[in-house]
Amino acid sequence: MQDSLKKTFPTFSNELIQDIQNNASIQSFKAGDVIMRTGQYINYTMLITKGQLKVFREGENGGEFLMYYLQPGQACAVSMICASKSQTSQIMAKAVDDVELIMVPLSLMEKWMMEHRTWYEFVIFTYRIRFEELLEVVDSIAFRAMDERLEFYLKRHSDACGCKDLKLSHQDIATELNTSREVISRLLKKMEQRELVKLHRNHIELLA
Amino acid sequence: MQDSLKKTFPTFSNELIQDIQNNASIQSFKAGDVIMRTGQYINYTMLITKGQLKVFREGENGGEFLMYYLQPGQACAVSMICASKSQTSQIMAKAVDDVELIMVPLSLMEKWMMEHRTWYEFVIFTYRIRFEELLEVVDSIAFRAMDERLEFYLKRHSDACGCKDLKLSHQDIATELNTSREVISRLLKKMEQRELVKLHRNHIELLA
DNA sequence: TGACCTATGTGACAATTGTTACTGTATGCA
DNA sequence: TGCATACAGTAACAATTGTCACATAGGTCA
Repeated sequence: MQDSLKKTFPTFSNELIQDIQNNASIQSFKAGDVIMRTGQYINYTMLITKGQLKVFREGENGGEFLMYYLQPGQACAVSMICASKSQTSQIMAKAVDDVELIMVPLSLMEKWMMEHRTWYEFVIFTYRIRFEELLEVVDSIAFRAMDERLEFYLKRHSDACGCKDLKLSHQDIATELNTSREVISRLLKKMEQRELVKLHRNHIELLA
Repeated sequence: MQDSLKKTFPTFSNELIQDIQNNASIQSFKAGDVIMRTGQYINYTMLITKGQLKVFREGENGGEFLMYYLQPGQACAVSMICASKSQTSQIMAKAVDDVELIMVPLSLMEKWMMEHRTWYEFVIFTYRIRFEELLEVVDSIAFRAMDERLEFYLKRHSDACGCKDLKLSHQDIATELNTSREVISRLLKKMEQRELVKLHRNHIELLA
Protein backbone atom coordinates (compact mmCIF):
# COMPACT_ATOMS: atom_id res chain seq x y z
CA MET A 1 0.00 0.00 0.00
CA GLN A 2 2.84 2.38 0.79
CA ASP A 3 4.18 2.29 -2.76
CA SER A 4 0.79 2.76 -4.36
CA LEU A 5 0.02 5.67 -2.02
CA LYS A 6 3.32 7.27 -2.83
CA LYS A 7 2.57 6.94 -6.53
CA THR A 8 -1.00 8.19 -6.39
CA PHE A 9 -0.27 11.07 -4.04
CA PRO A 10 3.30 12.01 -4.91
CA THR A 11 3.27 15.24 -2.89
CA PHE A 12 2.56 13.50 0.44
CA SER A 13 5.45 13.35 2.87
CA ASN A 14 6.66 9.98 4.15
CA GLU A 15 5.40 10.83 7.63
CA LEU A 16 1.95 11.62 6.26
CA ILE A 17 1.85 8.38 4.31
CA GLN A 18 2.86 6.55 7.45
CA ASP A 19 0.06 8.27 9.35
CA ILE A 20 -2.44 7.37 6.66
CA GLN A 21 -1.38 3.76 6.73
CA ASN A 22 -1.71 3.59 10.48
CA ASN A 23 -5.06 5.31 10.75
CA ALA A 24 -7.10 5.26 7.61
CA SER A 25 -9.17 2.41 6.25
CA ILE A 26 -9.71 1.37 2.67
CA GLN A 27 -13.08 0.83 1.12
CA SER A 28 -13.95 -0.65 -2.26
CA PHE A 29 -16.93 -0.11 -4.53
CA LYS A 30 -18.11 -1.74 -7.72
CA ALA A 31 -18.77 0.16 -10.93
CA GLY A 32 -22.15 1.84 -10.68
CA ASP A 33 -22.31 1.80 -6.87
CA VAL A 34 -23.55 4.91 -5.15
CA ILE A 35 -20.69 5.92 -2.88
CA MET A 36 -22.33 8.85 -1.17
CA ARG A 37 -25.97 9.91 -1.04
CA THR A 38 -27.47 13.34 -0.70
CA GLY A 39 -28.35 13.88 2.92
CA GLN A 40 -26.03 11.16 4.18
CA TYR A 41 -24.08 11.92 7.34
CA ILE A 42 -20.36 12.31 6.64
CA ASN A 43 -17.59 11.34 9.01
CA TYR A 44 -14.81 10.68 6.57
CA THR A 45 -12.83 12.50 3.97
CA MET A 46 -12.31 10.32 0.93
CA LEU A 47 -9.14 10.03 -1.10
CA ILE A 48 -9.41 8.23 -4.42
CA THR A 49 -6.71 5.65 -5.05
CA LYS A 50 -8.29 3.65 -7.87
CA GLY A 51 -11.06 4.15 -10.39
CA GLN A 52 -13.24 7.15 -11.11
CA LEU A 53 -16.20 8.83 -9.47
CA LYS A 54 -18.88 11.08 -10.81
CA VAL A 55 -20.24 13.74 -8.49
CA PHE A 56 -23.86 14.83 -8.93
CA ARG A 57 -26.15 17.45 -7.54
CA GLU A 58 -29.67 16.13 -7.06
CA GLY A 59 -32.79 18.20 -7.72
CA GLU A 60 -35.96 18.10 -5.67
CA ASN A 61 -37.90 16.23 -8.34
CA GLY A 62 -35.49 13.36 -8.72
CA GLY A 63 -33.30 15.01 -11.33
CA GLU A 64 -29.57 14.53 -11.19
CA PHE A 65 -26.98 16.83 -12.65
CA LEU A 66 -23.35 15.86 -13.27
CA MET A 67 -20.93 18.33 -11.75
CA TYR A 68 -17.52 16.74 -12.13
CA TYR A 69 -15.35 13.66 -12.16
CA LEU A 70 -12.91 12.60 -9.48
CA GLN A 71 -9.76 10.69 -10.41
CA PRO A 72 -7.11 8.75 -8.50
CA GLY A 73 -4.92 11.20 -6.62
CA GLN A 74 -7.85 13.50 -5.96
CA ALA A 75 -10.17 13.91 -3.01
CA CYS A 76 -13.81 14.73 -2.55
CA ALA A 77 -13.92 18.41 -1.58
CA VAL A 78 -17.50 18.08 -0.45
CA SER A 79 -16.56 15.35 1.98
CA MET A 80 -13.85 17.66 3.36
CA ILE A 81 -16.21 20.56 3.67
CA CYS A 82 -19.00 18.58 5.27
CA ALA A 83 -16.57 16.71 7.46
CA SER A 84 -15.35 20.00 8.85
CA LYS A 85 -18.70 20.28 10.61
CA SER A 86 -19.84 16.63 10.50
CA GLN A 87 -22.58 17.70 8.19
CA THR A 88 -24.70 15.80 5.76
CA SER A 89 -23.70 15.45 2.16
CA GLN A 90 -25.01 17.96 -0.34
CA ILE A 91 -24.11 15.75 -3.26
CA MET A 92 -24.35 12.23 -4.61
CA ALA A 93 -21.35 10.30 -5.88
CA LYS A 94 -21.32 7.24 -8.14
CA ALA A 95 -18.52 4.89 -9.04
CA VAL A 96 -17.75 4.86 -12.77
CA ASP A 97 -15.27 1.98 -12.53
CA ASP A 98 -14.43 -0.25 -9.67
CA VAL A 99 -13.23 2.23 -7.09
CA GLU A 100 -10.93 2.13 -4.09
CA LEU A 101 -11.05 4.89 -1.50
CA ILE A 102 -9.04 5.81 1.56
CA MET A 103 -11.32 6.94 4.34
CA VAL A 104 -9.73 9.50 6.65
CA PRO A 105 -11.69 10.13 9.85
CA LEU A 106 -12.79 13.68 10.50
CA SER A 107 -10.65 14.13 13.60
CA LEU A 108 -7.46 13.27 11.71
CA MET A 109 -8.38 15.41 8.75
CA GLU A 110 -8.21 18.40 11.10
CA LYS A 111 -5.22 17.23 13.12
CA TRP A 112 -3.08 16.65 10.05
CA MET A 113 -3.74 20.16 8.79
CA MET A 114 -1.53 21.35 11.62
CA GLU A 115 0.97 18.52 11.58
CA HIS A 116 1.61 17.84 7.91
CA ARG A 117 2.45 20.64 5.59
CA THR A 118 1.87 18.40 2.58
CA TRP A 119 -1.61 17.50 3.83
CA TYR A 120 -2.46 21.15 4.35
CA GLU A 121 -1.37 21.94 0.83
CA PHE A 122 -3.29 19.02 -0.59
CA VAL A 123 -6.49 20.11 1.15
CA ILE A 124 -6.17 23.70 0.00
CA PHE A 125 -5.35 22.49 -3.50
CA THR A 126 -8.44 20.29 -3.46
CA TYR A 127 -10.67 23.18 -2.46
CA ARG A 128 -9.18 25.26 -5.21
CA ILE A 129 -9.54 22.69 -7.97
CA ARG A 130 -13.13 21.84 -7.07
CA PHE A 131 -14.10 25.46 -6.75
CA GLU A 132 -12.69 26.17 -10.18
CA GLU A 133 -14.40 23.14 -11.64
CA LEU A 134 -17.68 24.30 -10.13
CA LEU A 135 -17.21 27.75 -11.64
CA GLU A 136 -16.78 26.14 -15.05
CA VAL A 137 -19.98 24.22 -14.53
CA VAL A 138 -21.80 27.42 -13.64
CA ASP A 139 -20.44 28.93 -16.86
CA SER A 140 -21.66 26.08 -18.94
CA ILE A 141 -25.24 26.34 -17.72
CA ALA A 142 -25.45 30.10 -17.17
CA PHE A 143 -24.01 31.18 -20.51
CA ARG A 144 -24.37 28.28 -22.90
CA ALA A 145 -27.24 26.59 -24.70
CA MET A 146 -27.78 22.86 -24.73
CA ASP A 147 -25.76 22.21 -27.90
CA GLU A 148 -22.62 23.69 -26.36
CA ARG A 149 -23.31 22.03 -23.03
CA LEU A 150 -23.50 18.71 -24.83
CA GLU A 151 -20.13 19.29 -26.47
CA PHE A 152 -18.69 20.28 -23.08
CA TYR A 153 -20.14 17.11 -21.58
CA LEU A 154 -18.70 14.85 -24.27
CA LYS A 155 -15.33 16.50 -23.97
CA ARG A 156 -15.23 15.98 -20.22
CA HIS A 157 -16.27 12.38 -20.60
CA SER A 158 -13.58 11.85 -23.18
CA ASP A 159 -10.97 13.49 -20.94
CA ALA A 160 -12.05 11.32 -18.02
CA CYS A 161 -11.87 8.00 -19.86
CA GLY A 162 -8.91 9.06 -21.97
CA CYS A 163 -10.52 7.82 -25.16
CA LYS A 164 -12.59 8.96 -28.13
CA ASP A 165 -15.07 6.12 -27.99
CA LEU A 166 -17.70 7.01 -25.46
CA LYS A 167 -19.83 4.16 -24.20
CA LEU A 168 -22.96 6.18 -23.55
CA SER A 169 -26.60 5.96 -24.44
CA HIS A 170 -28.52 9.10 -25.31
CA GLN A 171 -30.58 8.55 -22.18
CA ASP A 172 -27.45 8.52 -20.01
CA ILE A 173 -26.42 11.87 -21.35
CA ALA A 174 -29.91 13.34 -21.05
CA THR A 175 -30.11 12.31 -17.42
CA GLU A 176 -26.77 13.83 -16.48
CA LEU A 177 -27.55 17.08 -18.28
CA ASN A 178 -31.05 17.10 -16.82
CA THR A 179 -32.85 17.19 -20.15
CA SER A 180 -34.69 14.64 -22.28
CA ARG A 181 -33.41 11.93 -24.57
CA GLU A 182 -35.10 13.38 -27.65
CA VAL A 183 -33.26 16.66 -27.21
CA ILE A 184 -29.93 14.85 -26.99
CA SER A 185 -30.74 12.67 -30.03
CA ARG A 186 -31.58 15.78 -32.02
CA LEU A 187 -28.42 17.61 -31.05
CA LEU A 188 -26.22 14.58 -31.59
CA LYS A 189 -27.66 14.20 -35.10
CA LYS A 190 -26.71 17.80 -35.80
CA MET A 191 -23.22 17.15 -34.46
CA GLU A 192 -22.98 14.14 -36.75
CA GLN A 193 -23.96 16.32 -39.71
CA ARG A 194 -21.25 18.76 -38.69
CA GLU A 195 -18.92 15.72 -38.60
CA LEU A 196 -17.97 16.19 -34.98
CA VAL A 197 -19.12 12.72 -33.97
CA LYS A 198 -20.09 9.39 -35.45
CA LEU A 199 -23.09 7.73 -33.86
CA HIS A 200 -23.36 4.03 -33.09
CA ARG A 201 -25.62 2.00 -30.91
CA ASN A 202 -24.59 2.53 -27.29
CA HIS A 203 -21.52 4.42 -28.17
CA ILE A 204 -20.43 7.71 -29.65
CA GLU A 205 -17.23 8.21 -31.56
CA LEU A 206 -15.61 11.63 -31.22
CA LEU A 207 -14.03 12.82 -34.46
CA ALA A 208 -12.78 16.26 -33.44
CA MET B 1 -10.54 49.42 14.73
CA GLN B 2 -10.03 46.73 17.35
CA ASP B 3 -13.58 47.04 18.62
CA SER B 4 -15.14 47.02 15.19
CA LEU B 5 -13.07 43.98 14.19
CA LYS B 6 -14.11 42.17 17.34
CA LYS B 7 -17.72 42.92 16.55
CA THR B 8 -17.63 41.98 12.89
CA PHE B 9 -15.56 38.82 13.39
CA PRO B 10 -16.60 37.66 16.85
CA THR B 11 -14.88 34.28 16.53
CA PHE B 12 -11.40 35.78 16.05
CA SER B 13 -9.04 35.44 18.99
CA ASN B 14 -7.48 38.55 20.51
CA GLU B 15 -4.05 37.51 19.25
CA LEU B 16 -5.40 37.15 15.71
CA ILE B 17 -7.05 40.55 15.87
CA GLN B 18 -3.77 42.01 17.10
CA ASP B 19 -1.97 40.37 14.19
CA ILE B 20 -4.51 41.72 11.73
CA GLN B 21 -4.15 45.21 13.12
CA ASN B 22 -0.39 45.07 12.86
CA ASN B 23 -0.19 43.62 9.38
CA ALA B 24 -3.28 44.16 7.30
CA SER B 25 -4.32 47.28 5.49
CA ILE B 26 -7.80 48.68 4.99
CA GLN B 27 -9.20 49.65 1.64
CA SER B 28 -12.42 51.52 0.85
CA PHE B 29 -14.64 51.45 -2.20
CA LYS B 30 -17.63 53.46 -3.30
CA ALA B 31 -20.98 51.93 -4.17
CA GLY B 32 -20.80 50.52 -7.70
CA ASP B 33 -16.99 50.26 -7.78
CA VAL B 34 -15.52 47.11 -9.26
CA ILE B 35 -13.43 45.65 -6.47
CA MET B 36 -11.97 42.73 -8.32
CA ARG B 37 -11.83 42.01 -12.03
CA THR B 38 -11.77 38.70 -13.83
CA GLY B 39 -8.18 37.91 -14.69
CA GLN B 40 -6.75 40.29 -12.12
CA TYR B 41 -3.73 39.09 -10.17
CA ILE B 42 -4.54 38.43 -6.53
CA ASN B 43 -2.16 38.94 -3.63
CA TYR B 44 -4.61 39.54 -0.86
CA THR B 45 -7.41 37.81 0.90
CA MET B 46 -10.26 40.19 1.55
CA LEU B 47 -12.34 40.38 4.71
CA ILE B 48 -15.47 42.50 4.54
CA THR B 49 -15.93 44.88 7.44
CA LYS B 50 -18.53 47.26 6.00
CA GLY B 51 -21.01 47.22 3.15
CA GLN B 52 -21.95 44.52 0.70
CA LEU B 53 -20.39 42.96 -2.38
CA LYS B 54 -21.86 41.10 -5.28
CA VAL B 55 -19.75 38.38 -6.83
CA PHE B 56 -20.18 37.66 -10.54
CA ARG B 57 -18.97 35.14 -13.01
CA GLU B 58 -18.27 36.71 -16.39
CA GLY B 59 -19.01 35.00 -19.70
CA GLU B 60 -16.88 35.21 -22.80
CA ASN B 61 -19.31 37.46 -24.64
CA GLY B 62 -19.53 40.13 -21.98
CA GLY B 63 -22.33 38.53 -20.00
CA GLU B 64 -22.25 38.67 -16.24
CA PHE B 65 -23.98 36.30 -13.89
CA LEU B 66 -24.61 36.98 -10.21
CA MET B 67 -23.39 34.18 -7.99
CA TYR B 68 -23.73 35.50 -4.45
CA TYR B 69 -23.53 38.36 -2.02
CA LEU B 70 -20.83 38.94 0.56
CA GLN B 71 -21.66 40.63 3.85
CA PRO B 72 -19.64 42.14 6.71
CA GLY B 73 -18.04 39.36 8.71
CA GLN B 74 -17.51 37.28 5.60
CA ALA B 75 -14.55 36.80 3.30
CA CYS B 76 -14.07 36.27 -0.39
CA ALA B 77 -13.45 32.55 -0.81
CA VAL B 78 -12.20 33.10 -4.34
CA SER B 79 -9.55 35.48 -3.11
CA MET B 80 -8.44 32.84 -0.61
CA ILE B 81 -8.36 30.13 -3.21
CA CYS B 82 -6.52 32.19 -5.77
CA ALA B 83 -4.23 33.64 -3.16
CA SER B 84 -3.17 30.15 -2.21
CA LYS B 85 -1.35 30.01 -5.52
CA SER B 86 -1.10 33.74 -6.34
CA GLN B 87 -3.42 33.14 -9.22
CA THR B 88 -5.63 35.44 -11.19
CA SER B 89 -9.21 36.01 -10.22
CA GLN B 90 -11.89 33.87 -11.79
CA ILE B 91 -14.62 36.25 -10.74
CA MET B 92 -15.64 39.89 -10.72
CA ALA B 93 -16.82 41.64 -7.57
CA LYS B 94 -18.78 44.87 -7.32
CA ALA B 95 -19.55 47.04 -4.32
CA VAL B 96 -23.28 47.34 -3.63
CA ASP B 97 -22.83 49.96 -0.90
CA ASP B 98 -19.80 51.84 0.21
CA VAL B 99 -17.49 49.03 1.22
CA GLU B 100 -14.56 48.64 3.57
CA LEU B 101 -12.21 45.69 3.26
CA ILE B 102 -9.32 44.33 5.24
CA MET B 103 -6.58 43.16 2.92
CA VAL B 104 -4.55 40.26 4.31
CA PRO B 105 -1.37 39.52 2.35
CA LEU B 106 -1.02 36.04 0.93
CA SER B 107 1.98 35.14 3.09
CA LEU B 108 0.10 35.87 6.30
CA MET B 109 -3.01 34.10 5.15
CA GLU B 110 -0.93 30.90 5.09
CA LYS B 111 1.12 31.62 8.19
CA TRP B 112 -1.95 32.27 10.32
CA MET B 113 -3.49 28.95 9.32
CA MET B 114 -0.81 27.33 11.46
CA GLU B 115 -0.69 29.92 14.21
CA HIS B 116 -4.29 30.86 14.83
CA ARG B 117 -6.88 28.23 15.39
CA THR B 118 -9.68 30.78 14.96
CA TRP B 119 -8.26 31.86 11.60
CA TYR B 120 -8.04 28.29 10.43
CA GLU B 121 -11.65 27.72 11.38
CA PHE B 122 -12.75 30.91 9.71
CA VAL B 123 -11.05 29.95 6.46
CA ILE B 124 -12.54 26.48 6.44
CA PHE B 125 -15.93 27.94 7.32
CA THR B 126 -15.61 30.38 4.45
CA TYR B 127 -14.81 27.61 1.98
CA ARG B 128 -17.79 25.67 3.23
CA ILE B 129 -20.29 28.52 3.05
CA ARG B 130 -19.22 29.56 -0.44
CA PHE B 131 -19.21 26.04 -1.72
CA GLU B 132 -22.72 25.53 -0.45
CA GLU B 133 -23.85 28.82 -1.90
CA LEU B 134 -22.37 27.83 -5.23
CA LEU B 135 -24.21 24.52 -5.12
CA GLU B 136 -27.47 26.38 -4.60
CA VAL B 137 -26.67 28.52 -7.61
CA VAL B 138 -26.03 25.42 -9.69
CA ASP B 139 -29.41 24.10 -8.55
CA SER B 140 -31.20 27.23 -9.55
CA ILE B 141 -29.89 27.16 -13.10
CA ALA B 142 -29.67 23.41 -13.62
CA PHE B 143 -33.14 22.51 -12.35
CA ARG B 144 -35.25 25.63 -12.50
CA ALA B 145 -36.82 27.72 -15.25
CA MET B 146 -36.51 31.48 -15.47
CA ASP B 147 -39.66 32.23 -13.47
CA GLU B 148 -38.34 30.36 -10.44
CA ARG B 149 -34.87 31.76 -10.92
CA LEU B 150 -36.36 35.25 -10.86
CA GLU B 151 -38.13 34.53 -7.58
CA PHE B 152 -34.89 33.11 -6.17
CA TYR B 153 -33.08 36.23 -7.30
CA LEU B 154 -35.59 38.62 -5.74
CA LYS B 155 -35.54 36.67 -2.50
CA ARG B 156 -31.76 36.81 -2.28
CA HIS B 157 -31.80 40.51 -3.02
CA SER B 158 -34.40 41.06 -0.35
CA ASP B 159 -32.39 39.01 2.15
CA ALA B 160 -29.25 40.95 1.33
CA CYS B 161 -30.77 44.42 1.75
CA GLY B 162 -33.06 43.32 4.55
CA CYS B 163 -36.05 45.01 2.98
CA LYS B 164 -39.06 44.33 0.78
CA ASP B 165 -38.59 47.35 -1.46
CA LEU B 166 -36.08 46.46 -4.11
CA LYS B 167 -34.53 49.34 -5.98
CA LEU B 168 -33.98 47.53 -9.23
CA SER B 169 -34.77 48.12 -12.87
CA HIS B 170 -35.86 45.24 -15.06
CA GLN B 171 -32.66 45.67 -17.01
CA ASP B 172 -30.55 45.27 -13.84
CA ILE B 173 -32.21 41.96 -13.11
CA ALA B 174 -31.96 40.75 -16.70
CA THR B 175 -28.23 41.47 -16.74
CA GLU B 176 -27.54 39.59 -13.52
CA LEU B 177 -29.59 36.60 -14.63
CA ASN B 178 -28.03 36.74 -18.07
CA THR B 179 -31.31 37.09 -19.95
CA SER B 180 -33.17 39.96 -21.63
CA ARG B 181 -35.25 42.77 -20.18
CA GLU B 182 -38.40 41.75 -22.01
CA VAL B 183 -38.31 38.33 -20.44
CA ILE B 184 -38.01 39.82 -16.97
CA SER B 185 -40.80 42.33 -17.65
CA ARG B 186 -43.05 39.51 -18.78
CA LEU B 187 -42.33 37.32 -15.77
CA LEU B 188 -42.66 40.20 -13.33
CA LYS B 189 -46.07 41.01 -14.80
CA LYS B 190 -47.12 37.43 -14.17
CA MET B 191 -45.81 37.65 -10.61
CA GLU B 192 -47.82 40.83 -10.16
CA GLN B 193 -50.94 39.02 -11.38
CA ARG B 194 -50.24 36.29 -8.85
CA GLU B 195 -49.93 39.11 -6.28
CA LEU B 196 -46.38 38.22 -5.31
CA VAL B 197 -45.05 41.68 -6.14
CA LYS B 198 -46.22 45.19 -6.85
CA LEU B 199 -44.38 46.94 -9.68
CA HIS B 200 -43.28 50.56 -9.63
CA ARG B 201 -40.91 52.59 -11.69
CA ASN B 202 -37.37 51.64 -10.66
CA HIS B 203 -38.45 49.58 -7.75
CA ILE B 204 -40.27 46.37 -6.95
CA GLU B 205 -42.28 45.77 -3.85
CA LEU B 206 -42.31 42.23 -2.52
CA LEU B 207 -45.65 41.19 -1.10
CA ALA B 208 -44.97 37.58 -0.14
C1' DT C 1 -43.45 74.15 -21.66
C1' DG C 2 -41.04 71.19 -24.65
C1' DA C 3 -37.05 68.33 -25.72
C1' DC C 4 -35.00 64.35 -24.17
C1' DC C 5 -33.82 60.26 -21.71
C1' DT C 6 -34.77 56.15 -19.22
C1' DA C 7 -37.84 52.64 -17.80
C1' DT C 8 -41.60 49.85 -18.79
C1' DG C 9 -45.42 47.46 -21.52
C1' DT C 10 -46.59 44.67 -25.19
C1' DG C 11 -47.44 42.33 -29.64
C1' DA C 12 -45.38 39.53 -33.12
C1' DC C 13 -42.39 36.28 -34.34
C1' DA C 14 -38.11 33.14 -34.15
C1' DA C 15 -35.39 29.74 -31.92
C1' DT C 16 -34.75 26.48 -28.53
C1' DT C 17 -36.23 23.11 -25.58
C1' DG C 18 -39.71 19.86 -23.69
C1' DT C 19 -43.36 16.39 -24.54
C1' DT C 20 -46.01 12.88 -26.78
C1' DA C 21 -46.43 9.40 -29.80
C1' DC C 22 -45.02 6.18 -32.76
C1' DT C 23 -41.44 3.71 -35.65
C1' DG C 24 -37.76 0.64 -36.44
C1' DT C 25 -33.67 -1.95 -35.04
C1' DA C 26 -30.22 -4.27 -32.41
C1' DT C 27 -29.52 -7.52 -28.59
C1' DG C 28 -30.13 -10.95 -25.36
C1' DC C 29 -32.67 -14.61 -23.67
C1' DA C 30 -36.35 -18.20 -23.11
C1' DT D 1 -36.57 -19.06 -33.56
C1' DG D 2 -39.38 -15.73 -31.60
C1' DC D 3 -40.20 -12.52 -27.99
C1' DA D 4 -39.11 -8.89 -24.81
C1' DT D 5 -36.50 -5.08 -24.01
C1' DA D 6 -33.44 -1.24 -24.50
C1' DC D 7 -31.91 2.02 -27.77
C1' DA D 8 -32.37 5.28 -31.40
C1' DG D 9 -34.84 8.23 -35.05
C1' DT D 10 -38.26 11.42 -36.00
C1' DA D 11 -42.59 14.05 -36.69
C1' DA D 12 -45.78 17.06 -34.55
C1' DC D 13 -46.88 20.06 -31.29
C1' DA D 14 -46.49 22.86 -26.79
C1' DA D 15 -44.06 25.82 -23.82
C1' DT D 16 -40.42 28.72 -22.81
C1' DT D 17 -37.18 31.97 -23.92
C1' DG D 18 -34.95 35.32 -27.05
C1' DT D 19 -35.39 39.14 -30.29
C1' DC D 20 -37.32 43.06 -32.75
C1' DA D 21 -40.29 46.82 -33.13
C1' DC D 22 -42.68 50.26 -31.32
C1' DA D 23 -45.75 52.67 -27.91
C1' DT D 24 -46.26 54.93 -23.58
C1' DA D 25 -45.15 56.84 -19.19
C1' DG D 26 -42.50 59.33 -15.89
C1' DG D 27 -38.71 62.26 -14.78
C1' DT D 28 -35.02 65.90 -15.70
C1' DC D 29 -33.60 70.05 -17.24
C1' DA D 30 -32.84 73.96 -20.30
